[in-house]
Amino acid sequence: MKVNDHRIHFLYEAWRSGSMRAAADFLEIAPSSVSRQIAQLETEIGTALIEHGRREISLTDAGHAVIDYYRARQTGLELLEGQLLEISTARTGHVEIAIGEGFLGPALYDTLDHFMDDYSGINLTVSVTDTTSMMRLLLEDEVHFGVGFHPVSHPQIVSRYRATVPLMAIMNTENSLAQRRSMTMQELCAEPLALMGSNFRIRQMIDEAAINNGLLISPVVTSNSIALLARMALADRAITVLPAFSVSAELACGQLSAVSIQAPQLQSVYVHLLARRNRRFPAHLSELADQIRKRLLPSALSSSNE
Amino acid sequence: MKVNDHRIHFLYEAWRSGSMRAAADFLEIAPSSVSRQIAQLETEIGTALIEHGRREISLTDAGHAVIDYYRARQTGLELLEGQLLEISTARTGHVEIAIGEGFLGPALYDTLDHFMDDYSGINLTVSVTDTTSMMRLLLEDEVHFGVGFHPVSHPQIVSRYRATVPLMAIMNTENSLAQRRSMTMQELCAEPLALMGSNFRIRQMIDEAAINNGLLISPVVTSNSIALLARMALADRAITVLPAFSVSAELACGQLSAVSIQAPQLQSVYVHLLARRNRRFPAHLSELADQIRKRLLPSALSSSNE
DNA sequence: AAAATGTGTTGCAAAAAGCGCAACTACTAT
DNA sequence: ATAGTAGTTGCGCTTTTTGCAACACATTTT
Repeated sequence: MKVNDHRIHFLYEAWRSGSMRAAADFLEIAPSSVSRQIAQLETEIGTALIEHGRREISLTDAGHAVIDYYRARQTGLELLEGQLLEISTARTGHVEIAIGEGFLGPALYDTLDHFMDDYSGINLTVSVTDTTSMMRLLLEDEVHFGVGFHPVSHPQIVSRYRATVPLMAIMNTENSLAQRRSMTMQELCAEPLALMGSNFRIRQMIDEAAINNGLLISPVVTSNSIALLARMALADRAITVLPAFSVSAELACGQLSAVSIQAPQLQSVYVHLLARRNRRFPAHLSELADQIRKRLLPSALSSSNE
Repeated sequence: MKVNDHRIHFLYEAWRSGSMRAAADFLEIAPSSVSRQIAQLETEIGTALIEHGRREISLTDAGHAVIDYYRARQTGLELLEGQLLEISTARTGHVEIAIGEGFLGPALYDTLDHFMDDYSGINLTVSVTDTTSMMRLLLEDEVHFGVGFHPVSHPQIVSRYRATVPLMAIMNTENSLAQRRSMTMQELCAEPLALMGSNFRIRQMIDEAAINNGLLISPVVTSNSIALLARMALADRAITVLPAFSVSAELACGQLSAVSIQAPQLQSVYVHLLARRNRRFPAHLSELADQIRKRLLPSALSSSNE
């Protein structure tokens, strides 16, 4: 059954005003239009909606049912308008981002806190993932952007910002190497190591640096949890390799120390804000991306591609 | 804010089908139309509804809100269709009638019972009124029709059917006059009378008949309740004047007797099914009117006017 | 009872909205 | 890179809607 909303609107106004002419006046339209639209609606529905052959409008039972529907629809519409207003002022919406686990920490928490305060009502989803999962999430449009170490290049994924984040050897302050300003890959490999699994880009880069020096990495502990790796370093059972900010809290209070590693691959590690190609961010999204850039990637550069 | 339903429909189908072309195919329409309608909707609303610049359709938050609205509207529409179907098959609706009190009785009850069985779901309102109230109800379209003794003529009220219903002197079977075949107005006026109030047409006709005979009516009991009048007759405290069917039950079981009155005005009393001029009854209404005609007005004639 | 007033309705031409076709740009995949 | 398929846009055509005016009718007033 075809029910044209436009026609129901005329019927409603005619009923509300009491006569077609009054409705026509109110709608700034010719009375004939009102009459015809109502008549048309009646033939489409197949039932009389108003009591014809009278001076003024009075509805049949079917007519009452129709305007009841119309009024329900109207309230639904007002609801929609409210939602659209909220969305347009960015007071609601979805933001879904993926973050490499190395970025969990006070800086991220602060950033998210500020964002959620500014855009209360925004539904925020943060997936903490490894590199391969982030690729999948980005490619399948399940997240708006991701923050991670640059993965293998893919034509559909581009970097919006990047920042140098050297990987450091993280160890207990009591460790014999803790006071050194830097150390070599050989020295590193001689120590017991706690590293991430091979599907993390951090680990892949460490492996690469080791191979370039003809060395072999054989960590005593492998984990996908930064917290666990830090715990190993804290207990001085192993040295781990991470960006400094991943353990900034422990570094600040002097429990852990970070020592630079003499390997070009580990010095020129970039962190990227990654997104799918040709995606344009709505206002609140670019706002969040910007805040993340400022607080998590303080040395960030705009990188238009790759 | 203007939200054209037609456009939302296209948006919905595009979303459901996954692409505009698929939607266009489904709707048997050109893809360009879909694109344009969605674009138009976006400019009217003032927000992007789909993520443009992609191969396939994916909705923005605003788009999701819109199709949520559309789906709610759709269920409302299905509800409406159900209601209209019920109404068209006359399984629901309103019937409002006015009835002179003289008609309350088994015949009316039976008629209404049958009608309500045949049209279960119909909302039936029966107003029991005096003549002047019935006039008002009819004139203000508050009832569909009325059954009563013909009131003072009014240009806006016409009679659909009429039937002769002579007014009889109703008295206890034990009354000395009860075995008479008829009686005169003089004899009637000599008895203690229990009659309706002056705003009932029955009473007006009795008064008229008395005046024509140079008599004066002074009832010992006046009431607007037929039941009370019958009670007076039953107790043999008075004689009352009513149509026979008003007390058919008591007549049938021999408690009361009805005696004809020799007065032309009271012999040619008509009962009418009254309605406002130029009102056409829907199916269930004329059905009820017809049933009332057959059962309450067995000697009915079609009376096209007045 | 008849005229007057305001109602809904209908015919026809003008205006507006929607549509299809075809060419175009752009995203995605091989 | 290249082909294929998606959305978009310009233009002419069709369908729908509108306005004006005249009409038919209900209701009120005289």
